[in-house]
Amino acid sequence: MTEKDTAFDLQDFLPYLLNQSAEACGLGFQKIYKGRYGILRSEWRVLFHLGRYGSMPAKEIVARARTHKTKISRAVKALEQKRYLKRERDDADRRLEHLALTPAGARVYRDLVEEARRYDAALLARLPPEDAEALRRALKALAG
Amino acid sequence: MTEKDTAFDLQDFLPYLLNQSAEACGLGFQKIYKGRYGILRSEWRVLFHLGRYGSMPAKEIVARARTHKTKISRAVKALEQKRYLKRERDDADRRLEHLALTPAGARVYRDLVEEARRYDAALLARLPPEDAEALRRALKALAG
DNA sequence: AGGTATTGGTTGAAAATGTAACCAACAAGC
DNA sequence: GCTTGTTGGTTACATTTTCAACCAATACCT
Repeated sequence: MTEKDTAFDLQDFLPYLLNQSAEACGLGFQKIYKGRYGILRSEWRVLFHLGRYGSMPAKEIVARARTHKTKISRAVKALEQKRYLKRERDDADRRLEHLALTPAGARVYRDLVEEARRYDAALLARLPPEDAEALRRALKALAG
Repeated sequence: MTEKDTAFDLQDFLPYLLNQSAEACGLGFQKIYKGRYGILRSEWRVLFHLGRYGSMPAKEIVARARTHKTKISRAVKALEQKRYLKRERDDADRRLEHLALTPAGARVYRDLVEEARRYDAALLARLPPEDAEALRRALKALAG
């Protein structure tokens, strides 16, 4: 079989590139929340959604974060055990539980948002501004 | 505590965006190699490196793909069991084993590279060309 | 030569993820 | 009412990933 005109390099394969940079960027921030509060990425996400948008049922976090409900379920349990969130049954529909951060959880949220801002800025500083702009657009388009 | 002037949205947090789009893009291609050959992402990577760059020891795949050696070790074992690669001890340094694709493995490689090209093209088609260019640059800078 | 350190690679246990089955509460149809 | 279907959420099990310990071969040092 003959080689194609343009050899296919992994460095040009978008899913690979995305994965590599997502991992590289994610790891640095993970060190912060994991090292400081011993929480997982899924827990950080739940924490963030509740901190940013206020109390909501788990199903809404599932929809917003586009992750599987088991992941959320376990993250919620873990955060509850760490006393960062509390659940409250809805009286009208007793299947629903409204999740909300405790004061301790809110403090963690605020601290991590601070860090996230800093971290994000540091990442962006590595790019020319017009690339940063295009990057955001492209990622949103690809995230579908 | 007062709100910051600019509310921090997850959609603006680069690690989150990267992760979301990496997952979205990765999943589509995963269906192909997993569905067609029953291989994992780590196995596809090993397969790719060997198919693209020829025989090499595991440690070099580790270095190139920037993954942990246990992951590679297990991927190699799985590919060997599927008869897609064979190992050969180096006579000079008997710790090393040179990995190479079997003819069957090479066929899988060629098929998947075909698919990868197509898949990549389809992804890029969703972006304006100048964004695609900037995206690649940015991702490479961030993967650093 | 001998002793120690390093390297290439494997293995086992613990942690995390994905898949599917499950349960209770509600909704819809009759 | 009763049956069926759906929804919100959890649990159990298999698959993957991670972490640390491990082993054998080589390199280094005296």
